[in-house]
Amino acid sequence: MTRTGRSRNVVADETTIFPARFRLDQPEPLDLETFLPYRLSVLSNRISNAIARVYAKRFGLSIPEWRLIAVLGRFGPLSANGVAGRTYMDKVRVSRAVQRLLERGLIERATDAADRRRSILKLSTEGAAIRAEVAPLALDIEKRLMAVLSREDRDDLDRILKLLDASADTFLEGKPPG
Amino acid sequence: MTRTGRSRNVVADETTIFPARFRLDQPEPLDLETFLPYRLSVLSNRISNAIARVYAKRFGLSIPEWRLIAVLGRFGPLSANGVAGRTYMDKVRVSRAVQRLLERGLIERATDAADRRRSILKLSTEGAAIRAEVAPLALDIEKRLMAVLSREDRDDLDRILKLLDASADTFLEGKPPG
DNA sequence: GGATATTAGTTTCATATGAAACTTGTTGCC
DNA sequence: GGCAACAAGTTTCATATGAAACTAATATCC
Repeated sequence: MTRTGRSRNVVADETTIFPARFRLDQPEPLDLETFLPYRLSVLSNRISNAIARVYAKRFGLSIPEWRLIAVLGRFGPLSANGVAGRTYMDKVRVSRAVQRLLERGLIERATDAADRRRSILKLSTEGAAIRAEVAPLALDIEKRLMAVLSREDRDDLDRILKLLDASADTFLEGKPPG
Repeated sequence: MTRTGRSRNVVADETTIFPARFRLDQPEPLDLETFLPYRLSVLSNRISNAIARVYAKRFGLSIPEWRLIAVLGRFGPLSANGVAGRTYMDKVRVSRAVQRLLERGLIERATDAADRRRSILKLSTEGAAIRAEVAPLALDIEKRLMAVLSREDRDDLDRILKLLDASADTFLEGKPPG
């Protein structure tokens, strides 16, 4: 910010010499543009919203609803809790998505005979059909996004995200499904 | 998954035999756990929420409020639009965060004399103090997260995220601040 | 066996969100 | 100048969200 002009002071301050991230006094001054959590958040939201727009327009599905469909399609019958675990959605969100999808007939619900608190959720034929139609659209967006990455980049990214996930597990509360 | 019972049907369908990802008819069956947009979303939310908890508890700040403080601290006086551009928040969110922070005296607002529609926002002394206190906490979380990555991993991640941002620019609507 | 703690899922309630309408001010065009 | 198009912010309104309270079923402990 002090850097508007061209002529250099004789004595430059640290800020001038080092990129902000490497200053010593206040070693890391929190610049959103270099702050990983922020960068992830912005990128992630842009992408998620782009995809959400697709299935919202065509099928009137919200993000939680689509996630429920995706995960039921992939992991067969699951309890609401199972869905929550696999999607990181809290149980309230899952409950509401279930209700909506039941009303629309896109999923079916039974009660687990062994534990009658538990529900057993699965896609209906129509739900499966929607999943079969939306999935390629979502995958296409991913594909186009990733097109700028080399094979090696993709492997790196995959590996790095796994490391970050594991790192988050160790000191952020709330572990993955397991 | 279908595997709860004991007696099996004589004729198993493809789903039974092959894991979904390897079916031939539908080559990429959208598995959330390998789907980049989803992985980014989960990781990003976990991290953001962990950080948000810190400043919410200590200072009663919401995410948009903290972002406003962070960006004003880093990029000096900005209009509401300027803030929106730099944070990817829409103008409604910015407007509300501004209102809240004004009430709490954490920012100050003036009118741009050159264009009286525009506001000029900057941190108050108190706002700057809060920023100075929260920033290290946020950075510490980032630091601990990134501790599992080698120097090279970090560079790779930085480079890859930039590529993905650029890729998103080319075919998702809504470009960065500029 | 039965009181107590726990878990699955739902409902309540207060708050957050953003699209669209609106207000105020500026720019462009004649 | 004056009027149409546009931009900055705010407000409205309908919907989304999640913490906490709640209901119902199961597990644990004595």
